Amino acid sequence: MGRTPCCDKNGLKKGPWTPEEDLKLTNYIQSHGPANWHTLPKNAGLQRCGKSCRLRWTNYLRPDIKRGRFSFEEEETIIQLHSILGNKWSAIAARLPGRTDNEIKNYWNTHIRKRLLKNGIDPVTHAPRLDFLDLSSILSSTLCNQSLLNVSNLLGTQALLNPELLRLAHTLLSLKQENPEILLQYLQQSQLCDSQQNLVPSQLQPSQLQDPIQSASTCTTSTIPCTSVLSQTELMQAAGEGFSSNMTNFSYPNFQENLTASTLINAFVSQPNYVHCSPNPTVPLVSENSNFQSLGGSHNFSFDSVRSTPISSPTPLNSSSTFINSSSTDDERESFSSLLKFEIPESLDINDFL
DNA sequence: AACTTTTACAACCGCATCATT
DNA sequence: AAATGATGCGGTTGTAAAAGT
Repeated sequence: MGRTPCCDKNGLKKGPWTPEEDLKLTNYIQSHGPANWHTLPKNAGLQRCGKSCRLRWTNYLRPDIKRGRFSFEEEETIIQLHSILGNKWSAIAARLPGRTDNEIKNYWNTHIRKRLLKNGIDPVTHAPRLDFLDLSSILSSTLCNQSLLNVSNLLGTQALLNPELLRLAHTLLSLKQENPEILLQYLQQSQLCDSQQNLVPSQLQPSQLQDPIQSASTCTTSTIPCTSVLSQTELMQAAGEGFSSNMTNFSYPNFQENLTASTLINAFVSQPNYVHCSPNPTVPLVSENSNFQSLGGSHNFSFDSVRSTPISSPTPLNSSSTFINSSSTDDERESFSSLLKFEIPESLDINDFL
């Protein structure tokens, strides 16, 4: 079945394409179509292998390729799709008209990946990663300024998209109320240990953290998904392609079984971009697309947990309105993320989510 | 201004898959 | 069924440009 690479043949040019070569290739394909890459270079008068010609055409010369910076919506779409599909660049590219898999792959590796890492998100699993953050500075700041962790403030400034994180917020809040010394002790230990992952004080058991839903209504500040870059249908479709091989990528730690202080704190402090914003604070918190179901594990997989990717766009992909124009910088995007938040109405029963 | 380092991206390579013989 | 060829895909590399010293 094996075959020798076509580029091994002698006399074939490699490396960057010249304008003349581009012109030859473009002219040939425009008059003959992009068929039979094997014979194309010879017919077009190019000293290139067919593979090289195909790549040049599909990644650069194709007339329908959209050049230039990725828009905010495109970037969000990539992140969301990557959380579902993984490194299936061609599948991702299929949902981004005008963008090639190579371009998306490069953009991921040079921009998005770094930004996720910077924000404490594992670019592979899309889960929070404690070891990517300077946890000590965050925690010390919190401890210095307040006697106890102010969960409400955290929720307000680092708004949460993920219902699972909302659950975490609730749990942490409950812990704060019921066992403040334990929480404080853990925070202090975490500070000392400087962002080492999986550090969990022995006295802090999951049973202590799992809790009491009755105080949930006291948690009145948060964010919840209200819009999405991709429609649920689109994501479902994408999920269908990636589910089998990437199921583990979807889930945050199983909170029912594996809830630890580490994951709690981790989720809290490393979610600066898990923001779902609405330009209109009065927008109902639970959209019709929201689907807060049991979070117990993959069997009870909720689609919104899949959608819980960093910084979701306030506008749908196909929306004619653009919330942030494509020239926005990374910094602008990040600062934007922290600007918009809204309150959960008192009447909203958070228990429904949990 | 010169040099070094970092960034961005085009292009290559090897493997997988599918179609054809 | 096996061999071969064509194409697609994802990881990696090479290099020009930009940024930093």
